[in-house]
Amino acid sequence: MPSNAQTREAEPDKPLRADARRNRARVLEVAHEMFLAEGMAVPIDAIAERAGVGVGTVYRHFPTKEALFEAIMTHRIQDMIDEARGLADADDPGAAFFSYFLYIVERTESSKGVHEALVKSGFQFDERVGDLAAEMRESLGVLLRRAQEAGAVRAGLTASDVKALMAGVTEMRRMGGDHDLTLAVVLAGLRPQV
Amino acid sequence: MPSNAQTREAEPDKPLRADARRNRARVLEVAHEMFLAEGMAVPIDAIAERAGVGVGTVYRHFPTKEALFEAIMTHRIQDMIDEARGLADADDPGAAFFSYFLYIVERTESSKGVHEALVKSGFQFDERVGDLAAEMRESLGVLLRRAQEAGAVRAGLTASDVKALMAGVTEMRRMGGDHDLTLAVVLAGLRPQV
DNA sequence: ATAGAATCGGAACGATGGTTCCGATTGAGG
DNA sequence: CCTCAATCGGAACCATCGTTCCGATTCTAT
Repeated sequence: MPSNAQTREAEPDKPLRADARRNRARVLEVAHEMFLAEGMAVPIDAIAERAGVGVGTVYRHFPTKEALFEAIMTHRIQDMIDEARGLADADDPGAAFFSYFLYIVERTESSKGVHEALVKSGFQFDERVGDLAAEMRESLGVLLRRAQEAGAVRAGLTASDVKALMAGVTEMRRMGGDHDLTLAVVLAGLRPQV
Repeated sequence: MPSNAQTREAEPDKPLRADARRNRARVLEVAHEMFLAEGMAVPIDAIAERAGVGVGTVYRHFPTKEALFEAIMTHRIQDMIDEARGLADADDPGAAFFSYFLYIVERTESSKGVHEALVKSGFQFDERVGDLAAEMRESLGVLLRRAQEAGAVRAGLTASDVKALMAGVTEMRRMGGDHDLTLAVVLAGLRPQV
């Protein structure tokens, strides 16, 4: 029984057939777009149709809907981690921290999918993506610590707290109100208090 | 309280039969509990079973699942409005406002149902509960305005902004981190800035 | 006690959506 | 070209749920 799952993208690279590779890319592209906009609620059939393939093709590349979602969001979150690392030794630690905070919020605000990834399964990913959670917490922690030492951010806060604050801000944006104002409230609260 | 039409006929109250009244109360009780804990995701069958009745009985009292959810949440939100009105002429406007903010957050934090009611359909209820949205915004607006005039809350914020901030804080609590700390960040940001 | 109406319970229906299966199709080596 | 295994498409399967229906049951007025 040829039941080996090509879902493992980390193991031995098997050369996919040309059409298979093309379809896989197309599915990823479409799923990325739709998941970001609508979240996990998007039916697989919709993704398949929009990608011009059958559902069977989707399932040959990803064993489950959740796996597809995860494949995309993992990549997305890796970007966020990279961004944090890029700012890790900036000249102005305070500016770097707030810049990153803004980056995350903007990256997430109009994307129901990312929000779900960060809140539901994500950010503190439990199982196979546990590494990402650790990396995220660590890289964010570096930015935070430096900013605190520079006196730009209130002491006592941990990376987990900041993570929660970020999720809270994206929720605020989803709710309404003046986005700049509500963000300003949180940013002000992040500063050291008198 | 000129709202009506939860049940089928919006006619004069016809006396329900004894068992019918008992069942209706039991359904409301159970649904309240389960909706608060799990949100709209709870299947009607689960509510019926836990209430010891058939699904038919549930549907005889509430035309739709959403109607049942709404009946409960409407009541819950009415409580919140009443609380705001009770604080409307407190001696210390600043304390009243922050007290209310805290009240809402606590009322919502461990309740996926209320959160959904406030975010998804709610807070800015569209159709038949539009009145509630207006009442909420108005009663919250009074607290806010008085607190701003007393110099306890940053100027420029509107009731909608505060509403978004409340939703954001409940989201933070759902995420993790130190609840007191993240709340403190937002409360600090709400104060007038130097 | 009895009948008629109100109410009940839960099987059945229909819609949705994830996942599997398999005959048809197609790419690539010979 | 030709062949055959990889790949494809999408019908079919299954599980979940909201909602409806109707024969059975229970209440209440007489």
